[in-house]
Amino acid sequence: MPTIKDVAARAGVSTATVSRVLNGEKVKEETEKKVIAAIEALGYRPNHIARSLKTQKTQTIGFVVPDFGPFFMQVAEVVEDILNSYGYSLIVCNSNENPAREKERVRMLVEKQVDGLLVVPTSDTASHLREIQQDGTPVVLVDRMVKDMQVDCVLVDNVNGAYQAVEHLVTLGYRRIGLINGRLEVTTGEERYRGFLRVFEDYNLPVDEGLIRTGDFSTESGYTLMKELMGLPDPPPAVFVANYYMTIGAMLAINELGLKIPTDFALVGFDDMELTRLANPPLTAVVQPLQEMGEKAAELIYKRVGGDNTGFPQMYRLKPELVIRHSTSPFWKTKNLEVV
Amino acid sequence: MPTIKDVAARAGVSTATVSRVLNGEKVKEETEKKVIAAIEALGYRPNHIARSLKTQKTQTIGFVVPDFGPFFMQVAEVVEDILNSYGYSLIVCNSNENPAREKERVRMLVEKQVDGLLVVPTSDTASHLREIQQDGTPVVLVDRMVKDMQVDCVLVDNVNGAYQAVEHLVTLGYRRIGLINGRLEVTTGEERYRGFLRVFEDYNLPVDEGLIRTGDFSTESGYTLMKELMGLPDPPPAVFVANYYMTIGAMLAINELGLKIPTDFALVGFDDMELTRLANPPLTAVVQPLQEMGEKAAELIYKRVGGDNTGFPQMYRLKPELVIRHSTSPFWKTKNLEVV
DNA sequence: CTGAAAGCGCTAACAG
DNA sequence: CTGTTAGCGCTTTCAG
Repeated sequence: MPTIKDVAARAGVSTATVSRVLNGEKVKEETEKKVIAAIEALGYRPNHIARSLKTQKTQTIGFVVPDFGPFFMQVAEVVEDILNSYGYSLIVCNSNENPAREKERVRMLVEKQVDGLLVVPTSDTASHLREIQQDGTPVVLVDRMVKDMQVDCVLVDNVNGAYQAVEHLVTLGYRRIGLINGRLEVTTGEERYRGFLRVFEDYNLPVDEGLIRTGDFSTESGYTLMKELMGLPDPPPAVFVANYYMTIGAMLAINELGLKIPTDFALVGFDDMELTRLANPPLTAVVQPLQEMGEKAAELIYKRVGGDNTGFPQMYRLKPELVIRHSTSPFWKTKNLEVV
Repeated sequence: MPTIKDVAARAGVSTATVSRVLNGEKVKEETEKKVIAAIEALGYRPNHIARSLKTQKTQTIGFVVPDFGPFFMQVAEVVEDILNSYGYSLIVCNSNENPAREKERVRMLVEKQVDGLLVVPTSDTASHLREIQQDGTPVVLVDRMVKDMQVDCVLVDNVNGAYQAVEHLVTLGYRRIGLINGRLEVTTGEERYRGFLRVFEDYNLPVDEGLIRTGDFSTESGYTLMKELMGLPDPPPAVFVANYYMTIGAMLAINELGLKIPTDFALVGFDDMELTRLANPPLTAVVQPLQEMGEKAAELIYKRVGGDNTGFPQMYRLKPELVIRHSTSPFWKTKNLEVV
């Protein structure tokens, strides 16, 4: 591999001059030509490592996600595209929905000297993130927030998303509505729970605590909890599942039990991957703006690593949308006509 | 950030000594203690960039995948785990199933000085990969191979996978079998095509070229091609879809057309994500050993970056498995009882 | 407008 | 067993 020194020698200039043309600084046009010729002749490529050592910048952003599933990978994909277009590269790491492992991954990224960090926190306390931020690495939180930290974040309005879902069910005539939710220590779990409750409040309806289940966002827990709910002496005629993987698990359980939707009961899911549309019947679901989420996150971290701190701490609240398909129908149409 | 110099000063030793304890070389126990104390007191963390500049190693592996979907992300997940356990980190990049973009991503990784490269090639010619390999960066191909290149690779026995699927259909009594396949310039497409044909050969059956469709591995093309097949004057009573995304697309089309599986016709899909099990009915499908694929790829590249070239070029051929579920039933049971 | 020279933080001979 | 020293390849004052 040729170095800047070889280029300088070949062009008959100093390394400083080569460095200048490399960085687009002003040099005499003639000199520039010579340098460029030398670069091409030698097939020279700058050494990023050396550059980083000197400039203390790596042109790299880290992104810690809780899983490599379709939801976060779709946002990662748009983040990567945008960041690439700005000359940055992205390292995506998996925290496995595990705070200890998240800490580990974050540490690794910081040691790799990423210029900025995107993270989907796995718990609501994140002192390690605060420290990193204070040490000068911009951090932006994605999809979830943490307590006690001034930090940029791009979130979805989960209260509103859950609200729409449950309100839809109420409007259809359901009163006894089950909830399968994720951990309450993470924003999305907590907010969706609040959205659920708020509907009952606003409609002045009693909430049956016995119909609420809290899992860990995984397919397995969606499966188990749905079976639990259906195993109740008096199972709810409608269920809202507040996360994608749990929705998959719940459907698995339903299929196994041989229940028919929406005849036997109504289901509202979360997120809109192939599955939701392919299910039988296609699922009514709250869909989140993944594309926009990725865009906002990418643009924001880019701005921050560029030293622009306007609006800090910035908080985006993106709007989810309820897409009504065929897994919900009016209560009176279900077979289950018991009095509520 | 404290440097090795600060540590040396504080411990009253030279930077060389500090470097030695950092790298686990032998030093007097007492000296080691002093150094460690200084490191902890200062909260010192080695600077990877500086180290990389000196050693020409980054402890990083690049992985170029054609998409961020569940199939490749599942292998990426196991690769990351294993590599992390060896002290390496992984940068996953998306080539978007596009050769030009693949080249770009590979170049970026090489410029970032990854120690090794895992790639799922998007076409069967890959001169850029050969160059990189010759320049000394180990390359291992995953899931697909290329022509004219001596290179390690971990592949699935696709001929066999497709064979099992189609043979299953033949055994059930089907003769007119449709194929929805991916691009033939990529190994998986080409091999699955061969597997399909070989069944007809072995069973001495005529193949109807009019029932074969070639798409681009995407959900959209699976959808379009399935509709095309079903729009034929005499649509095939059984179809084998040779890739995950296309399977999704095909099912979407089937649902829209209101066709019933396996009563109206039989379907064998590829890969085994949630969808396959959740579909209605659960899909008979060829399932690939993702876990093993990730393990083999990770261990192999690790071995290579460690300078161990035994067995080069190594080729793994992992065995897929046909999982029979409910989307296929004997031909005589289908409504479509025309003579073949 | 360009060159000389001093590092960025670390490792690896080479000496002692 | 430990210290001295010379870089890795690049950027960036500071002079000229």
